[in-house]
Amino acid sequence: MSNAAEVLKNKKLRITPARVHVLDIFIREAAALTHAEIEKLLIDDFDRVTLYRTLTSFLENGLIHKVPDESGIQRFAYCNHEHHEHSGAHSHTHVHFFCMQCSKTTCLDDILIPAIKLPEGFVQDESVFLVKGLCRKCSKNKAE
Amino acid sequence: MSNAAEVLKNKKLRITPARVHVLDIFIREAAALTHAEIEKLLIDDFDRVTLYRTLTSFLENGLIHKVPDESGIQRFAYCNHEHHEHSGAHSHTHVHFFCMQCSKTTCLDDILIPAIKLPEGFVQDESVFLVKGLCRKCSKNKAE
DNA sequence: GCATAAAATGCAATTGAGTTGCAATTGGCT
DNA sequence: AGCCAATTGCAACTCAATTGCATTTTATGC
Ligand SMILES: [Mn+2]
Ligand SMILES: [Mn+2]
Ligand SMILES: [Zn+2]
Ligand SMILES: [Zn+2]
Repeated sequence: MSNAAEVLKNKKLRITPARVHVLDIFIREAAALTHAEIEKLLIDDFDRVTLYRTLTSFLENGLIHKVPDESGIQRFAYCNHEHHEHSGAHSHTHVHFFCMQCSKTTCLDDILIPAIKLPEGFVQDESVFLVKGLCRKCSKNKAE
Repeated sequence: MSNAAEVLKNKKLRITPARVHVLDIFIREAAALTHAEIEKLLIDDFDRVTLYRTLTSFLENGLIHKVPDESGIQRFAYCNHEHHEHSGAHSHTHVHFFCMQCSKTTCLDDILIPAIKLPEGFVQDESVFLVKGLCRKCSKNKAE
């Protein structure tokens, strides 16, 4: 049984070809992906709607999380639990990075969103922090 | 000459009914607005495309700035220069706040986005910080 | 292995945000 | 008033995402 199938089983999700393939892609790719990007990476083609519903199901079951995207389209990344094992509950409060050169968005799982002081009366819940700039690869290429 | 018309003149933008009305709305409302919200607030109705082009023109001329929105639709707010007068150049690096109760998004012009330490090799440019929670009004109502 | 019920999928149609080309209108000038 | 460039309105289009419904597939118990 594949790694992806294993993960699905643990979450009590039915193991279907679409789910296994999509989850495989998420685990393999390090970056945050859009619907269209996943569609291109899929060998077999499933209906677009199936992919949308697969993403919704993964989201609801905590297998992936939403990643901020300025262009207005949905972007998702695999929930990497390795980075949070000590705390038990998995948190999604890490910073995300968008590379203006290669357009890849990555989870900076180790960089937590800093707390800030809000004006009197405001009550803080979650927050979203997206940093734009050059990723490691692209800043290296530029330096050469 | 209205306040809005004055602002347009200073920016060397042609003073048209559409622009005056839209800019009026931005100045009057404190919150960040979407295309659809502005359309509802307009008394006279202009073509949707005109409104899109008005927003683009305001954006290019620094009258408004983009505001992060999790739902994926464009949101804009008036550039409040009062808060940055000392520095001369206007910066857009303030934190934005989304109220989960009333769904209003506001600029926290005084709260600047904190600097963070990125992993080795990453080069930082702009960033986006959206805090979710309860606004002053809604947290007060809840307390009663 | 096979029947069964529930869950997942495919397909067609629809919504909603945003864009583009082009002809008609209007605003800022002299 | 009259000119020209900028702005507007309209129609058509793209692209992401959603919904209803009929069909297929999965997990489970026999
Ligand atoms: Mn996560
Ligand atoms: Mn601003
Ligand atoms: Zn890059
Ligand atoms: Zn509120």
